[in-house]
Amino acid sequence: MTRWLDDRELAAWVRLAAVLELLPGALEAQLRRDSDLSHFEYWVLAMLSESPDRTLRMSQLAARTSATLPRLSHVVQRLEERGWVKRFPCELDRRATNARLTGAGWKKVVASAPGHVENVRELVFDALSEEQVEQLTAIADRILDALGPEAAAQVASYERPHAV
Amino acid sequence: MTRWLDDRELAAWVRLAAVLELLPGALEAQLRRDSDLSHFEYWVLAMLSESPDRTLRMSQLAARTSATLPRLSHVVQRLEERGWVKRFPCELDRRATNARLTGAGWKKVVASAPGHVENVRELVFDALSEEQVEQLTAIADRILDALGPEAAAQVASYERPHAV
DNA sequence: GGTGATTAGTTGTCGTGTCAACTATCTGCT
DNA sequence: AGCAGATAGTTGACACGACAACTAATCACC
Repeated sequence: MTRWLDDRELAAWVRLAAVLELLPGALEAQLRRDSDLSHFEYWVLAMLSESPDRTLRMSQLAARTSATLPRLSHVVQRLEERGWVKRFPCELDRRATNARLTGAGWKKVVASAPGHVENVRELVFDALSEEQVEQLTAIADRILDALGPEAAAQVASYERPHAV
Repeated sequence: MTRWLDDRELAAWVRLAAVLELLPGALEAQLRRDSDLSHFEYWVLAMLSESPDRTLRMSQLAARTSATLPRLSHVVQRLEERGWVKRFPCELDRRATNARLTGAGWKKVVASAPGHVENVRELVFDALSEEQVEQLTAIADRILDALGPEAAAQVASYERPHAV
């Protein structure tokens, strides 16, 4: 009773699977080489840099980066040790922790962003036509819907960004 | 001088990044839950199951799964311990190692495939129109080209498959 | 035909993510 | 008020992938 994939679907799937396997590694490699950051660490710094007061609660930061709280906690700990982020308890809810980008952290983001954007451009957008960019947006939206409300919500929460 | 992303590109990028982050985890979760396999382990078994004599040299298997040889070596070791794969030296080139799917390994693939395909269908293809499937194929091809010859070669090596 | 270079694969170490357990705080109900 | 349960976050143990070092076999060439 299995609905197997037909030839066209299979062709698409093989290519998508390859992109899923290889593109993250390529993004990772550039950031690691040029900025000594993982892709995830970069996103964390970037999200903070765009937030009011460059500050966000851990749980909000986790939602915006699609990460679990334990993962984020470990990563922020390392970023704090490197002097780019500072954590401090929230006044209003003393269970909560705020994470704020330091001056050095801001400089780090500013220094890292151009190379990263250039890489994204080379690997993705330079090869695509304008129509394909629109198609990609629509396709990714459909997949995110299928992945569930959290996935869609994450994108929605990021509708007014200032940098990648 | 940085060529920043414009609004449309940014919209596409945010969504693609979210898919890259979330889709692998979702595929992983279903296989882990229903078959106690990682996505990568599944691919290894699936590639072997489609090969002549259900046998492949380690280096060929690595190429077909976009993996490094050390990674594959570790994974095949575990699969061997679980009784699904057997390794034996190649007669023609005694540096080389062959990996062959066992009877139990074949049964494992047959048992795991329907659930996995169903999951891929639900998460990706059920949400897409026929045109979008074609568009996705073209877009992924462009990105794979940008990722370099190895990426494109991997897909090319998989042009006549029998199952996902 | 032997020596240097290359190729195939394995092993060990380290960084990072996941999961489960735990602490601390807050909320709701009686 | 006081206690049950939910929520925010941290911590520690374990699993997996990346990378480097290593062994073994083959090729190339004088």
